[in-house]
Amino acid sequence: MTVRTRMAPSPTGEYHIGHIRTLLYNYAWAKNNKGRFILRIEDTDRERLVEGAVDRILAVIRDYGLSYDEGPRVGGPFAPYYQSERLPIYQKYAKQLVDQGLAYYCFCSKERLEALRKKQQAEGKLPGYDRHCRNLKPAEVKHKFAANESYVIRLKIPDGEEISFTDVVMGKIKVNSGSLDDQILLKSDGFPTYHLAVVVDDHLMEITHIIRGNEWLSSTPKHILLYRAFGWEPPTFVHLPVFLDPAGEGKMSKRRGSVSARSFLENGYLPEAILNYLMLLGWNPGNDREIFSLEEFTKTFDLKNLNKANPRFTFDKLNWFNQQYLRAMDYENLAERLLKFSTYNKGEIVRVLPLIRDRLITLKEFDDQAGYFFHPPAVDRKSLSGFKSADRILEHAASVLSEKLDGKFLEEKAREYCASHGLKVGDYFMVLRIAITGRTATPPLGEIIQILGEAETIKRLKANSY
RNA sequence: GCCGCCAUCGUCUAGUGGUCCAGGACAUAUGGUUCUCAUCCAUAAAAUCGAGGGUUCGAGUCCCUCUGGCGGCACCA
Repeated sequence: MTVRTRMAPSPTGEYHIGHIRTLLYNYAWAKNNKGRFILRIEDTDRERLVEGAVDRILAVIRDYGLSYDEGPRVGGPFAPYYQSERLPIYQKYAKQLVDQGLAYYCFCSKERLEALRKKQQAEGKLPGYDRHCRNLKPAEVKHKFAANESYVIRLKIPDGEEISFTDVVMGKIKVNSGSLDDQILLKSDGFPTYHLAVVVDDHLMEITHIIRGNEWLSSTPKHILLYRAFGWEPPTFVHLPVFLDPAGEGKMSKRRGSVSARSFLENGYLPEAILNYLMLLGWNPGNDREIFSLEEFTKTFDLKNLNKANPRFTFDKLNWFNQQYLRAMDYENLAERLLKFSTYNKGEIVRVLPLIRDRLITLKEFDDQAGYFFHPPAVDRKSLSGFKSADRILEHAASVLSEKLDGKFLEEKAREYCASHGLKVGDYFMVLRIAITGRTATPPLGEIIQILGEAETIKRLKANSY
């Protein structure tokens, strides 16, 4: 059987970094098995629908270097891939369950439900639907239909039954049906709830593996019941642990900082580095290897090596991965990526990159670290005057360099000068460094002056002497 | 509150009854290289395997209890 996995985003806001991880695993598992990876848009909540969200989700998936075999734009044999375009399908299946006596029409108003919930809370009972409409007589139902009362369709949850299923990651899960509510399947606006839509679509689209976040684990028994009601074989469930925020205090969320997939890109992280970090958060190859390209990952990825515990998402390791990928990049390609983050042009960037690349953690830092190559720095006079004979050092260096603009030559002369004047070589160069770059930490000066050229170097030395 | 899940260095993790006085990576510290920073190299510190009971000749690995953490309990997904 062909392996078919899916990712089903809701266009209700920004795509989360955790979603990228789930998508990555779905993608990898499909590829690993020479299967198909499907993208389906779950836009059944009209109230939370956000304009343009689908476009942004598709764009960010592409920007991470990921793709899907079937879904929006590309189509596929099970189109449409937007749930909002599949309404008649869900309605048909919901009615089928009603006809079979496995689901029922419920005419309870939102107000009644609200009041019920309040009452239950006040009484200290666990909130839940009281099955008010579960046993309406056919005549009553007919009457309410005739009166045009709005309704939903609810699933009849059996009493006192143990529902169990095996999750690839979590193992055998058992739940008593008593802890489940008579779930709404079809909303009063004719749209399905997640539970109905996901089961129907996963079945119709022949999904073999549901790889999703752990937050879905507790609603899986409802889905199992639905599969059973329809007489369908459930797919394999794979519930991934959730990412905890850097402090480890809870699920990563918007409230706890920037977690949108887009924001990482905007902060100068390379998609391949982020992906690599994500691969290893909750999965391991069974050995000590850490660097994986997307393609290598799809070959190695195995559901067996998934972790159960919720990992903490932190930046230290991500930064390290980003550096590794940055250093592995050639200057031309890196310059291309830098364009979005820099005010300088590609030629300028490529020229200084050999000195800067290995010192970058993210793309964002380039301009800050390389600015002095392109314009004279603002030099704080006080930082220079802290050094003994700063102006004489500058004068000396200027005369040496106008003789010959060469790092080795400068160093030779600097050592001689320092030896005869009782100065430290380190101080000598620090004075030059500050005068030329305005910074105390830079690449080797000998290489910087080669790029700046004689005229500019001497100019900066003179500009900062008395 | 109820239901469910999880638990190895600060962090991500390896570890599926003996080869583990627990291995790797990140982060940290120290030293070396160096005109500074970064890189690179070396070294160090870092987990009585959440706690307590079992089972076993032998437990990080199996069982139970507790504790802690996380997730879920909508006409949201």
